[in-house]
Amino acid sequence: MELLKQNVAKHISLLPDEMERFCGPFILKEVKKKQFLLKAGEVCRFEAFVNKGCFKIFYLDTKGVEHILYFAVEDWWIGDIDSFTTQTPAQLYIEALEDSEIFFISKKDKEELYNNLPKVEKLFRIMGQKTCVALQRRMLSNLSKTADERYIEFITGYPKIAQRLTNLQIAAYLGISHEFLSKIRKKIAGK
Amino acid sequence: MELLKQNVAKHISLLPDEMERFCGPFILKEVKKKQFLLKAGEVCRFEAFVNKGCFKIFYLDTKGVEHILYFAVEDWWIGDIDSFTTQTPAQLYIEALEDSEIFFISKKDKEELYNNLPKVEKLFRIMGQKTCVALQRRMLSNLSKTADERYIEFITGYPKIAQRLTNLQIAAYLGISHEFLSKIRKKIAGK
DNA sequence: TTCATTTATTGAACTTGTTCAATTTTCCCT
DNA sequence: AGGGAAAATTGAACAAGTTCAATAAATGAA
Repeated sequence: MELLKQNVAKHISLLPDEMERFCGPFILKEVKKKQFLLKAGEVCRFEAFVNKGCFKIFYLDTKGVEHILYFAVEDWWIGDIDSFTTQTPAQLYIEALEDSEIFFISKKDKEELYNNLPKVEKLFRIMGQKTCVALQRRMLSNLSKTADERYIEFITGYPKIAQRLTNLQIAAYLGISHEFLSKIRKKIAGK
Repeated sequence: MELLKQNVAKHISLLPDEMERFCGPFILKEVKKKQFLLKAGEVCRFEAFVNKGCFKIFYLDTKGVEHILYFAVEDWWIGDIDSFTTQTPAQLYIEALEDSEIFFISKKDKEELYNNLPKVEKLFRIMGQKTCVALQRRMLSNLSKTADERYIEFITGYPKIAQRLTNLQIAAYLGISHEFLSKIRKKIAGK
């Protein structure tokens, strides 16, 4: 559980005893490639920390087109915060893109952590702030930049993640067709 | 400070004494129309609760085009969470669209609240979650819907706010030119 | 290794949204 | 109430991105 502990320590400082109590309710799970952790319509009763592997968190629109909200690799958290907090049916899918390992925590156990270990409130308050910042930046990037610029921003900002993804997946994240992404790549390569 | 107290009570329950201690550091400020609370380049040293009026929180891109991240009316919070938490120069502007009233709290006072009143961690943890949910929904809406659909979604989802805004502002929020918004409105009207 | 499936590329026609410029309408301001 | 500025509308030409269809390349399972 070293990676999880390091992740927590980035945001708050816990005593050794507190860290053990924090880690207690997390369960290691293996998730095979193409396996779903969540499908739209289900209620999300968990959150998880990615210890190994890669996931996509996406939305299927009314025409069946996939739109990727984010990719989660090692050291990222996954879950549908909307469904999880309100316990209503999810609109999102979470699918493993590689054979992966996660530390899984149930809604119930997470609530107990909040009650028993007050610093956990601070931890998730800070993590929530960082998520907001990331979403805001992505929103502004989508509002103000062309597809070419967003593609370059993505592959230079997250080169290691980009390498692990197909262009279909990157296009679904950037909000463009994969054919158009292919043309962008050609244009860039010719420079 | 009734509106602020009601807003807090929506998320957590505080004893009367705690509520008073929470409200203590907030200062009522009047903000005239067209006045800026924050400009890009400045460090955001405050957060505020809108008691009356309306604000736009926006980004100016490299070409000088304005992109609106959100509008804040009565019962909303404002601030640049990115600049505020990291104390680095803001990329955002916050400008009053009407004569307004806010309850203002400094970075320093907010940190003291976190230390002296542990429930405040929970309050802002929950508010952060809701902000994430809203940003996620907007992101997915922008990825999956046409400008027409987003316009209808906005004016039906926030009819009271929409009434108070110009079409220039709505276009800058939807991520389209105001000329195109004008054409969308014409098309819709002719139904 | 092979065969089937998925992914990537390309071109042509099309749709969505932009830009620029001109005109009209609305809104302030004193 | 009048005049000036900002906002809204409209049209025409243009650019960005999509769709469809066909082909090539890469991947993966038996």
